[in-house]
Amino acid sequence: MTGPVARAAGSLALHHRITADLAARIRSGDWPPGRRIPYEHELMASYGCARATVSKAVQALAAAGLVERRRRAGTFVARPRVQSAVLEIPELQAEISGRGQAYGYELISQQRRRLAPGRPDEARLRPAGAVLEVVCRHLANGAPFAVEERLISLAAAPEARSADFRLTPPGAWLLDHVAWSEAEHRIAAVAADDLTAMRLSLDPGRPCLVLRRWTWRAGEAVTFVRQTFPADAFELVARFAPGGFSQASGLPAVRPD
Amino acid sequence: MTGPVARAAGSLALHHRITADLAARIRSGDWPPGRRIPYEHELMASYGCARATVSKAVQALAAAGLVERRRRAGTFVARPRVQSAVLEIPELQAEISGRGQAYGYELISQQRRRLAPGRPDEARLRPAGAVLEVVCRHLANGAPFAVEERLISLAAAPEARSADFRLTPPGAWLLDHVAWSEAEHRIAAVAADDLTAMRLSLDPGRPCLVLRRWTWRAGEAVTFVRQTFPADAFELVARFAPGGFSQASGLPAVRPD
DNA sequence: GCTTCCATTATGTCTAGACATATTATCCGG
DNA sequence: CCGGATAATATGTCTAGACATAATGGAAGC
Repeated sequence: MTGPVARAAGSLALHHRITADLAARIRSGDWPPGRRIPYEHELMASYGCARATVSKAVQALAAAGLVERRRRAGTFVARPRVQSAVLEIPELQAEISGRGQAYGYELISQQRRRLAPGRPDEARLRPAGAVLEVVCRHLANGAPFAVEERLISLAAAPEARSADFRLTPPGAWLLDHVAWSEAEHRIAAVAADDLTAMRLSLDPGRPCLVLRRWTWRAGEAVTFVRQTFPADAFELVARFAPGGFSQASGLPAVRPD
Repeated sequence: MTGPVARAAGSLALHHRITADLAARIRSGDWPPGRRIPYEHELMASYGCARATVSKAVQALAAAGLVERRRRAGTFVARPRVQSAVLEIPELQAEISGRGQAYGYELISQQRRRLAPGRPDEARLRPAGAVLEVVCRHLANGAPFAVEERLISLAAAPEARSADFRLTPPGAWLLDHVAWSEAEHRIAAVAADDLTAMRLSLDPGRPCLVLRRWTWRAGEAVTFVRQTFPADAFELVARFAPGGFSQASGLPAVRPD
């Protein structure tokens, strides 16, 4: 039932090679958007392999959004949509250390309370009743880098009741204590209010970047965090690089650079 | 060579069902990070299907980053890394229309020039020589929504030489005239300078969200755009939802909601 | 001309294997 | 006790099929 498996010299699996080949022709504009790419049977013939193999390769392109597949019709180069990109959300400690700066952490307050119904940000955590509110500050080389205000649902993470955030940032603690989750981030610019300005050693009204993140676990609200950065402290990066495919998966990969 | 293909009643392909099953157990915390999930042969037995099928299902989990696979060792639940998320970069016309507001567009200036070596933003477009510089403004219900300053490489997009951006926003024009591309986005907060403040009808110094995007095509610089939004005009959204898998691909999908 | 029906066809899913490859546990010798 | 050779094994890749499904284009009928 089996023929000898002829592997290309390049030590790259054939289906990865096919994916890369096709992606290159698409990215170069050789095959423009809307154009049909060869049928699986044609690719099968031209690469001399089974249909399952080219199918896997073309699936990877489809997963990356480079092509669209239509039964009976064929596979077509998709119209580019630069409308989504992979956002890199740094862990602050790593971000600061990565710049060669000294990371510092200070707890400002830690208290139990109930959700305030009036605040829309908190409303999204709704199912949660009692929360732990942690306010802290991240420093780079001793200068304020970010203020972090966090709510942790005690229903979702009861261990937080006895956690001590005087030395450990709550983000790091949560990473170790809460399993897989979904999250939504919102990124905005704001003027520093008086309290935030004081905590960041800024003049009130100065621009700040605000990152808000809601996290759920299995549909249950776990935590809400609001990080405020002085405008010149840092910026977020997002990349869109449909050309690179990670070895293992066929997922679009960020450029190694 | 083939047995009858027993499809589950749910009309969902088996491998998708397996992926969803396993993802649910991971997301629920049932299988914590670091735990080994059943071997392919075990899953094969418990779902009563071929190894290729469970393999495809587990591959999808690996592609989504929920598990890590190690030869000879098995497949393990990955430690969660909320460090990347899918950023939704709106097309401004769609964004504004989607809010039920009237979209407006105004060209401010359009001229040919060479790259200015002094500006670091422009340096990244380096291989490009002559560029077209387009400055324009997007309006929502008549109020300034964003200022857009764009450079288009005339080497990469010579058709731009004869394009007329008085009525068509350059972003839309480029979508139709340039094929697949890579892009990098940077998101920051800034204080409005005098010129930007005037164009956005703001007081100078007021906070603004700035989105800068560099676009390459097959390694060649195509365009650089800088969009400046008043802080209260809008915010960017990014989602991280490893639990949902799109039908076609096994890519993590954003929540439909 | 228009709609309905049907054959065609490209992709979607799946099987039961095979061999390749990397890694790990174990065994053995020094 | 430690380090290196070895065997075991889980995943990685691939084949040559099979049937399922959906969409399309055209033919037949109104």
